Amino acid sequence: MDSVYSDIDSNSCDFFPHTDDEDSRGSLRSTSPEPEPQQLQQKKRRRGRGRSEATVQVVKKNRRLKANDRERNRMHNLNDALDELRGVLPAFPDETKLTKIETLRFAHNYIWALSETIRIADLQTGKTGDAPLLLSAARLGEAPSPGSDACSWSSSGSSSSSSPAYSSSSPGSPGASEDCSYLTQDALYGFRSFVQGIY
DNA sequence: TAGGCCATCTGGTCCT
DNA sequence: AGGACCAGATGGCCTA
Repeated sequence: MDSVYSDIDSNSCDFFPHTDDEDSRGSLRSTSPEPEPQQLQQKKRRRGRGRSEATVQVVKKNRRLKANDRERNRMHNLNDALDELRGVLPAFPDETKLTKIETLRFAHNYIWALSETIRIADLQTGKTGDAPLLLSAARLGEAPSPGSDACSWSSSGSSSSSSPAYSSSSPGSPGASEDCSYLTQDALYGFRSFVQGIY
């Protein structure tokens, strides 16, 4: 993080690279000794009418640094959210971390696959009106942990349903089947291949 | 070495 | 006025 702040310092220098700033800073530094009586009088005259040029530059710089800090925090929050999203997506232990765009697209297709699972199961059980516990939980946002149970999500996609928006070709489903028992580790591989194949 | 990904800085715009 | 959000620019790191 030290480098970050050293960057800030170096960039802040670049941010006011012109003679105005250098002059103002120079004047600020040069004022560290006792100001000349004339300068003192000018300062007194300026008081109440607004800030000196040097002060304006300092205020601007401080504002910029604060804005940079806020922006950094904002991006960190965004990255934290992405990490949380990665955490609920199925992944293999030895798999490299998904990039940001991969995470978003995978999540999109993952949601789509879960929706399809529910829809297909509804077709199978809808007549009775008794949805399986899994589906009820999924509707309540309590879907089982993706990594713990391969059956909690499906790579199956119905040809009649809309496909993930990011798929350049019809998802087809890597082994389309309406049988939920199909959901296995192979399905996980198939779905991941599918998701990664559409980038 | 080129290309991809990322973090950060920056200025503009919109909102409160 | 100040903060949030956004998009462009830039430079560093990593990998094929």
